[in-house]
Formats: sequence, C-alpha cells, structure tokens
Amino acid sequence: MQSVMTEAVALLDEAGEPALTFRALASRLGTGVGSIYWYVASKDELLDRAADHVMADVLVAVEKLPAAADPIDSMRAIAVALFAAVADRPWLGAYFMRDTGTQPNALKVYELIGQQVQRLDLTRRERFHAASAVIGYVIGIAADLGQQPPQEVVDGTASRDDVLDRWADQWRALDREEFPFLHEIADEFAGHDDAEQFRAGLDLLLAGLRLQSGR
Amino acid sequence: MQSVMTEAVALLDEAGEPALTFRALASRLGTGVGSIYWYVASKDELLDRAADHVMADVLVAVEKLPAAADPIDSMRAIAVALFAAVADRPWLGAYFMRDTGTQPNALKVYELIGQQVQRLDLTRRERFHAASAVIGYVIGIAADLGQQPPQEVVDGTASRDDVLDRWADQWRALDREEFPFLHEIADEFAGHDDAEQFRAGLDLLLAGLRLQSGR
DNA sequence: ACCTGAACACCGTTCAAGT
DNA sequence: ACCTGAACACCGTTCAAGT
Repeated sequence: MQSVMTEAVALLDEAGEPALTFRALASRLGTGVGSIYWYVASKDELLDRAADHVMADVLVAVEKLPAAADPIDSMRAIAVALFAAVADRPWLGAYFMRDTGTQPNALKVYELIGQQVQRLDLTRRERFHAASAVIGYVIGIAADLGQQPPQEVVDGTASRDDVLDRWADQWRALDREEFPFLHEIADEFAGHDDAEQFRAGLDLLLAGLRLQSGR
Repeated sequence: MQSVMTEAVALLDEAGEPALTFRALASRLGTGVGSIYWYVASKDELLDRAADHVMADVLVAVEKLPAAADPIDSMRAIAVALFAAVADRPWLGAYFMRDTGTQPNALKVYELIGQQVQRLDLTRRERFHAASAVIGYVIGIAADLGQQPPQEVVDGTASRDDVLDRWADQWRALDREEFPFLHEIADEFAGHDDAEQFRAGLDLLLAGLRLQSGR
C-alpha cells in the first residue's frame, strides 16, 4: 500500500496526471494491473489517496510552524506552506482538497486554519466563511499553477520566462483602446513571480479579515 | 462550427465532462467522428472553445451591468456574475480561464475587472496583483463547485442538503479535542448557501483592496 | 489474503478515401 | 472545402483463475 502511493506520486511528479496509468504503475511495482485494485477502488480514489499522501508531509510542516502570537499571521504561514507544496508539485493543484472524505490530511489542514480563525472575535458563521475563503483562494491560485505547463517547457526547449514574454507580447498586440488594462500590466506580467503574486492576494484577503475581526 | 459548440455545451450541461465524447458529439450532429476534427484540433481545444462559447454570454451580461460609481462595487458585481455562471454550469469551473489564448471572452472579462482596478489609486504592480487575486478567488470557489456532484445527487436519489448533512455528521463524529473547529462549524456547514459563502469571502478580499487603495 | 493477465468496453486521434 | 468511418493505440475496469 505504502509503495503503491510512493510510486503513484513518483509518476505524477515526473510527468503529471497523464503519466499515472494503471499499467505504468503496475509495471513500476512489478505486478499486474489488477492487483492495484486490491488497494484502490478506482482511478479517482488513486488520485485522492496520492494527493493525501503528499499532504501528510505538508501537514507535518504545518504543525511544525512556530505558533505566532497573532492568529492571522499563523493563517498566512499555513497558506504559504500550502502554496509551496503546490508550487513543488503542480499536479497537486487539481486534486488536493477534492474530497476531504478520502483526504483526511487535507481535512486536518482545513481544521488547523479553522483553529486560527477561532482565535478571532467573530461569529460562528463569519468563522466558517473566513476559513473557507482562505482555502478557496489557495485552491484557486494552486489550480492556476497546476495547469499542465506548455509542452515546450516540459521539453526544456523554452523557459517559463520565454512563455510569459510571449503572452505579454500577445497582450501588447491587442487594441490599446479596448484593452487598456492588459497593456498596462503586460510588463508586470512578464517575469512575474507566482509566489509573490500569491502572497499579495493573500494579504488583501487577510487584511479584510483583520478589519472584520477588529484587530 | 456554431452548432458544434452548441451541442458540445448541451452535452456538458446534461452530464458533465464525461458525457462529452467525440462519438457522442458526432452522433448528436448526425456526422462522423472525424469531421469534428475539421473544426477543432483536440479534445482540449474543444473544451476550451466550449467554455469560451459560454463565456460569451457571461461577457454580454457583464457589459450590461450598470457602471457603479465605486470601482470596487463594480468589481463585486462582475465577480458575482461570474460565480452565477459557474453555479449554473458546474463543469465550467474546471475549464474557464484555463487558456485565455484560446478563450478570448475570458480574457476580456479579466480586462474588465482590470479596468475597474485601474480606477483605484494603486501602483501598477498592485493593480496586477489585485485583478489576479479576484480572478484567482473566483476560480477557486468555482472549481470547488465544479467537482462532479456525488452520483446520488445526479440520480436524484439524494438532495444536496442530504449530502451536506452527512458531511456534517461525519465531522461531528470526529474527536472533539482534535477537531474543535469542524465541530463548531458543522451546523453552519449543513445547509449553507454556496452563493452566500462566495460573497462573504469576496467581501473580505475587496475590503482588503479598499483599505489598500485608501478609499 | 493477495496477485495475475487476458478480455471488455470505451476513449481520442489518424488517415485514406470520398464528395 | 468539408465529410466519412474503419483502424489504431491506449485507457480504466472486471473477473475467472491462481497462490
């Protein structure tokens, strides 16, 4: 069981979801296709378990985080750790927190964010909304990151910056009157840092939360 | 071409992504499998085009929105319209804004959000981050919504509330010491309204943005 | 209790051939 | 310019049979 998940994650790390097939996994494990079904009922479950397997390490990292005096600072640290995990493994973006029923570690991470929210002076409903918003934001940015990178990047025939530059050029080629915003931020977009962009948005969300909690 | 997209969207509306196969689509159109490849190079492109086809209507709705005096109010209205579109068509959550290169209408929506951001007194970088954060948040919640609903809900053998109730019960069965947050919000979660939850998080984000822009 | 692998149903995609 | 549909390679999943 343990080795099934280890190999599944290895395949996902190497080439994303398309690389994880029952046949490829079986051959890695040196067994038959059918034997995987002894441990897992379907491919969906396989993906959920693989995602949760990775989340176990994230959970350990999160629990090791020094308890900040300020709950919102703690939430930021947890969210940043989550983001780092998805940046490491883009495929995770599409699967983590997909079904917390089969992802107990993901559920625990949600709980930990919630425990920080509980330290704020909010109504029960506001707490529910706050924790969900933070998770939702992380998932959204993560899913964006998780889009299969263009083939040329996987090949190594083009760098990430090359691709961003080309995007920016396409934006600059658009009509100036109709797309003033895309023109303004084209330079900003080229060569931007995903982690910084993530943190900037997170800080907006947390600033709103701080305001609501009167801190 | 037009009819290809119309039928593709119809299949997606009826039973989600698994229902959209080239064979099913061809039989709907009364043609052969191969002929679809005349219009579309791959299934990925088919999904992107179908998503963008739907986004055309969303774009019309967004452009019809009365221009609010306050740019942040305008952004909220756009985000709420986006959310409504995904609530209508859960499959959209997984595909919209996936590749704005093949989704021109999605790109235009991003531009419109950006134009509102441009009305705020922010640096260029802050504007880039603000627009991206709002889109990222919408995508995140949308993707959550887009998870294939459990089979029993599709069948009609269980309501959405039944499923939420069962989740809440599972949370209540967890250890009280280890999961204080899940215990606290179990009642809140059961019977919660997705749209309200979305708006609550959005308001936190926008409140943070308002603070940053000094309005 | 766990594994095997042929077989099945079903995909996306290609392509020589047609109009 | 557009369509046809058999064929190909490759999936997830099942299951009778083995140890």
